[in-house]
Amino acid sequence: MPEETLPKTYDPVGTEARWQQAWERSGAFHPDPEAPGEPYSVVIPPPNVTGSLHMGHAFNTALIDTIVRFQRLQGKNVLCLPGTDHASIAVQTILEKQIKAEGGSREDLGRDAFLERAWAWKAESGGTIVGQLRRLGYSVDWQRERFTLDPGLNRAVVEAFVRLHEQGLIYRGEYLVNWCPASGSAVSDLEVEMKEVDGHLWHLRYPLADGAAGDGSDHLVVATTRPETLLGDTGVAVNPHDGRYAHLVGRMIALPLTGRRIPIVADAHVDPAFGTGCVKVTPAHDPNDFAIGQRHGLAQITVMAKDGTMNEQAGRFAGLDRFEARQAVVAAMEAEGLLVKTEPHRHSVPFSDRGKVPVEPLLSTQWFVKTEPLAARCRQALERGEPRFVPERWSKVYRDWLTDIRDWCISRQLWWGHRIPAWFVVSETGGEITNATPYVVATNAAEARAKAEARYGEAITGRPLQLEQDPDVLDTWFSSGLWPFSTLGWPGEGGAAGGSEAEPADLARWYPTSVLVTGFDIIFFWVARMTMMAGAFLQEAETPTGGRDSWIPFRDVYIHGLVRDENNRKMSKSAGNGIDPLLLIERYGADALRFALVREVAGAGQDIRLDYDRQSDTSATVEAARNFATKLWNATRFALMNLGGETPGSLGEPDRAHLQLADRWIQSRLARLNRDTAERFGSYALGEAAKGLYEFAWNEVCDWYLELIKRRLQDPAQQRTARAVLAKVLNDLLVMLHPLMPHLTEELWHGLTGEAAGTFLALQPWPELDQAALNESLEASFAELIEAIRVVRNLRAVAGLKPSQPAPVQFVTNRAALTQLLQEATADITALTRAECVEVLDSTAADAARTGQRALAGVCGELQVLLPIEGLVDLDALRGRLEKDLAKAAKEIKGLAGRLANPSFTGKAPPEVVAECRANLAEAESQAELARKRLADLG
RNA sequence: GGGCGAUUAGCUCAGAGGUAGAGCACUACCUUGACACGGUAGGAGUCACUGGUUCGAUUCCAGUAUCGCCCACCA
Repeated sequence: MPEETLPKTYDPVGTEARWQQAWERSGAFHPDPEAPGEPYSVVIPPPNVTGSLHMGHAFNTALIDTIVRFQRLQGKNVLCLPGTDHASIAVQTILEKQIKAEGGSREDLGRDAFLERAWAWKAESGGTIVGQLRRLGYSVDWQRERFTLDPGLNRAVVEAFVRLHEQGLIYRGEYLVNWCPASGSAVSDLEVEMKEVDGHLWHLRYPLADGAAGDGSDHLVVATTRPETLLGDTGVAVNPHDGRYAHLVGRMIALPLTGRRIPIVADAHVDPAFGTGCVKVTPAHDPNDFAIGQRHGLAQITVMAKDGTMNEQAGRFAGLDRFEARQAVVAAMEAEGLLVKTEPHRHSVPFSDRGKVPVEPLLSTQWFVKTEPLAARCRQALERGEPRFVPERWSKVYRDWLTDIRDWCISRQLWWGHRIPAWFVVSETGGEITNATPYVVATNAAEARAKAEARYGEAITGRPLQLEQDPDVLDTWFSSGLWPFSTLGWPGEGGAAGGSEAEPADLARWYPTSVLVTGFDIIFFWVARMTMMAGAFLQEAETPTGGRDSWIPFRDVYIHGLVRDENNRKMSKSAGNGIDPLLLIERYGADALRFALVREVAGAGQDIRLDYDRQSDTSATVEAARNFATKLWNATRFALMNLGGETPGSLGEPDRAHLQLADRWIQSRLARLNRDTAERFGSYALGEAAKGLYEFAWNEVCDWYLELIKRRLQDPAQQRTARAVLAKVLNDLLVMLHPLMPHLTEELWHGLTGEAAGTFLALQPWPELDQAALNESLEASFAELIEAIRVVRNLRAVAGLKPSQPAPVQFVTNRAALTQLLQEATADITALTRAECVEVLDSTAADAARTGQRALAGVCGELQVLLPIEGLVDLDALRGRLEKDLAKAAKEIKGLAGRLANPSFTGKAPPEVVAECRANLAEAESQAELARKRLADLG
């Protein structure tokens, strides 16, 4: 045994850190755009700088890194670009909460101090996240790390805003938006989550204004879940075909509590079957009412302030919180005898994702992106199959969302984010920003001033020019939407004013990216926004000859599932059921965690469930992966102890003339694995790839091949061939496993090959496929041999032989090929079954030899296995085994014979299936016959 | 109200038109110089239900049920 050997178990923590540092220091993952090799690029979904990473990030990372490491082994020029997202509203919410806890407010702090604090937060949280990504062994280019709020990306955001505005795709206007009173900002439709809430349906009496109608009725009853909006009602609507109210359409209502006269209108939106069939219309506080109001020219009266309290339009209710006002209005109506009834009512209420409070539809002046033209381009691209979704079904989700899309409100009344590049000419409106204030959009203040000067300058208007930048910032997803090209250098040095000529090298080389890997939960938020943005800015680069073949920012979109907890619940911060990836990394190693996560992945993008014990912070799933790492470690350790200091390189190709059955078998299996694994990695079947490698390594290499060559490795006359095959198998296995378990394989590969520390497995080529080694019939024969050995072992176990006790083994078969196989493998069988001796006989020879002899006997296929020993064996157990064999054969015979007896089967089924069926029947019959005979012998 | 997924061994999940597999857990034996984070052998499933297509379905189709997710303006 060599002096130098590995410890018995693998300690991942130190090893992983060592390789992470080595990779990064060497610039192994810092690609040169000019380098040869087909470009392959991935921009990672930038985690929000809202704290630390959760298991979902670890999962996403494991998938992406597996893919890019595989592509690197394929010789591609791979860029994997990391970064983080400023997460405007999420971060601001966290900070405001902190500040509030300290007894202050952001207004007290002021914008500059607040932003300073936000940047400090970013530094800390971003640092934590980047540290965690490193600990996973992410093979990204840290030199190209980006942050959505860094100066380069800010240039891209400003450029994008300016260009969209020039194209008429950004506009400003007063519309009903989703207002989040908690964050004091507008939010987009996507940031609103509908929640089922137990509320009430209040039936309120609305008197007619000008006396009773012809039929004597003097009022209508409306049903509402939001009585407080009564104060802003400007109409009542009924269905035009509702006979009950037809005669009242056009009459006026005297709105209670306000004395306002409002009309009764007929609108098809009203469902006569719901409630009373009468709907109060509050255009300034409800999207449907807004639409009804538009159709009938109703006034819009806003009765609520931005903080969720009632405003001066609410009269005596002014100043009340909206929920207090609800109760107060109901009470007032009741006092006036106008509350008809109150019913419990379960309904959906829009909540703000971040603020966790109900959003308020509110009329507000905001910036919007006109989405339909952008969406149309994306839909057209999708018709051409771009991008390709994996699994395909998500393309439908994506397309449906791009159809009937609504405009995107992009302005946020926040501070942390990209400031909107619009300057108001406040000198035109008395120093105030109002809805009437003209504005200019420009890339910077100087340009804005120049533009404004030309239109509103003193020379023209006679007033001194006064500009003020819009205080609002952009929706985070506006900058995230540019991520696949802003990170690659778009729009280049030129910017809007300069008119960029040359594309940045990274953009030219790596755009469009190869694949986007992300969860389905952000298809709308992110994927669709990226394609829409790309459609606005990258189309001009599309050229029929040369250039890029598509403006769509990614060729493939691989959508994966969510990681769920041990109870199959979605992990979330609020539910407190997250599992800290670092805890598992510390315990089992990053490779084990990665392998466990990837191995769980099914082809269809299903959610995965991670097994976890919260008492002990252990996970059986990850532990199994760690055990696999240890198994690989020990297999390599065994190899190092037996290669006599040689390496795969020094041993070279094994001498074909000396290859034994086991060698040819493992080489065939290896070639098959190579082919299948490359195919699986290449088609995002990562879980299958992982399982295939696991089974090969454990069940074929460790369980059989290593056991089979142990004797030869000790024999100087035979060891060279066995060493060469072993070294090659292990080497290739480590390369193929590298995308999944990068650190362990890097470590073991260096041990095996003796390569210098500065040479990396990560940058090696994928093993060449040895097509000639593939041998299906040999694999089939070998499977028979394995089966024969299993039967011997089983017999020994059933008969209660001690593992250490040698026993003679006889095989009986009349098939020449099988006879030859068993004879060739006699030494192997001897070693693996503790055989005293191994004989292969035909049935006549066996009958002759067996006279009067009691033997342990079993059958497998057409092979009889005999252990002719006398003495203390458990005959009952043996009888049981044979009876089981017999029952199994009988059942098979019944099924097969039944099928063959059916003329439509023999007539219509493919001939080869019928033939196979006949062969199986024959085999089962002979097996049954053998079993019966042996049973009879036992007496 | 639409759409999508899931339903297979105790648990977590693969799978393929020809009568079921893995990991973990379980049982028995084994500290045999790679590995007890291990080895050998073993037990365990009418593949949710009902129809249909087919010579044959757990695998394809339709419907049902249960669970989960997404979208949607019924006040």
